[in-house]
Amino acid sequence: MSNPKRQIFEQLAELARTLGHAHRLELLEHLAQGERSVETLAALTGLSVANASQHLQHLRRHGFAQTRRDGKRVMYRLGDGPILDVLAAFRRLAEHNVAEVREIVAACFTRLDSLEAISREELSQRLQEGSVTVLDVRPQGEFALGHLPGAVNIPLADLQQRLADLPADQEVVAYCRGPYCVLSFEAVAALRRLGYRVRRLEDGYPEWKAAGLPVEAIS
Amino acid sequence: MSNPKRQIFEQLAELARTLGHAHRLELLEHLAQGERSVETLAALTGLSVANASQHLQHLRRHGFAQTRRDGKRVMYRLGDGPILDVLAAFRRLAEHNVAEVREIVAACFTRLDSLEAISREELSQRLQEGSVTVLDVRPQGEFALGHLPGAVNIPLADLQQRLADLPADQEVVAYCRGPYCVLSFEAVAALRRLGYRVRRLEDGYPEWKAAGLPVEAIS
DNA sequence: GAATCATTCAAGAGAATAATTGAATGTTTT
DNA sequence: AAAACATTCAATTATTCTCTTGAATGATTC
Repeated sequence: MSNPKRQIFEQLAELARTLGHAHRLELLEHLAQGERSVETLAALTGLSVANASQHLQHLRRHGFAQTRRDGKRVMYRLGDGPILDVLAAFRRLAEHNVAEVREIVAACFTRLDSLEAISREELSQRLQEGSVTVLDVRPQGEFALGHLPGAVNIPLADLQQRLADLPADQEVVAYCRGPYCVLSFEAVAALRRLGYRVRRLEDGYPEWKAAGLPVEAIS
Repeated sequence: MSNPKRQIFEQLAELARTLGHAHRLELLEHLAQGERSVETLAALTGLSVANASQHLQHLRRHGFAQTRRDGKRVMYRLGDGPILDVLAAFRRLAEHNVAEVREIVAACFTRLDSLEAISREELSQRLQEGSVTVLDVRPQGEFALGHLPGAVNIPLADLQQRLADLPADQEVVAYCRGPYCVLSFEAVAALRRLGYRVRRLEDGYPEWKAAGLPVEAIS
């Protein structure tokens, strides 16, 4: 009907199309962890460098990513604006409406555990009380780019060998990359079998940071 | 990386692609007003019936719409699930990140007015006090499908002639289809020039209904 | 049951998108 | 300045979307 409304819908549709490819969503998930070079992102996603570059440029053109030159590398980071809110809204819709997603979530993520997830607000408060140990199970590189204050980094693969780094008498809260990242689910399951009192943080590091809560990062 | 995550991203991408066409977004906006036949929706959007039907089926396949047979018509309505939340998140992102959208919004919607918009919560309370007149400026057909409790329906085109239906001593709150619908903006501007105390409701009817607030509809 | 109506289906042309390849650009290092 | 490196660009092909057209389906009305 009206012209300006049409134009806005056209722009919104372009934004939506930008999210309309699994590779770009996966790239966004990695960008949400922190800054990364094209080469790194290509390796993380298994894409060719040229292909990754094109998808990243697509994301950048529409504000989902920003870049910075660092020597001969180009570092991509998440754009600003409420990007994670959009993704979260999509996830909620998918879990509600798309049977396939519900099944995968039910089969892989054992939502029972998720029911015991601790909220950002609760963890934030308990951090101030000092009554909890925070465990970051992401790979070391992602931890280095930024993590929750005081978190202990034990990548999932090293968990068995480094149990000594976890106090047995305090409750542990594990987190990882965010929704659909299984690392923290597996860590919680493994530690529970060993008798630890352990819960999962809802979502993960990017959402914590996006909520404006304090983080520690390399300067 | 992991298989289930890939599958979920693939599904999310499909959802996003479904929103990735201006015609479908426009159809969704109309569906948010209430149930409509294919023919009506085609007329409202200016699409051919076959084309509208295909887009509508696309929306339905992905849960954005549902259907019901009524005689020889097929009535489409908005699917359930947090669809409007996703659209709202998209709008916020676009207004934040997409220069074109910011410009159009600034030029057409005079966000100054929007600053004086009344929230759903406030209107809800004032409705209970009875201290406000609610004005629905949508066309009669959309009003008939559902509207705010006690609202007066004066389509924008008839506003001049039907001023008598508006009490001059009470504050008026106007609303229309939702974001990017200019009807209520224009009504507010027109009534202000005539000396009425009048504000806009934030968003519009679909958002009010989605928030679980009471509505009146034909039975 | 024949005619009518609203919607859907099926096929095809045209446009847009995605992945691959190899060359080009802009940095750093030698 | 030349070589090495990370990224981007450009061209190509394959695939997927979009819209139109005309026929098919399902339901009502005459």
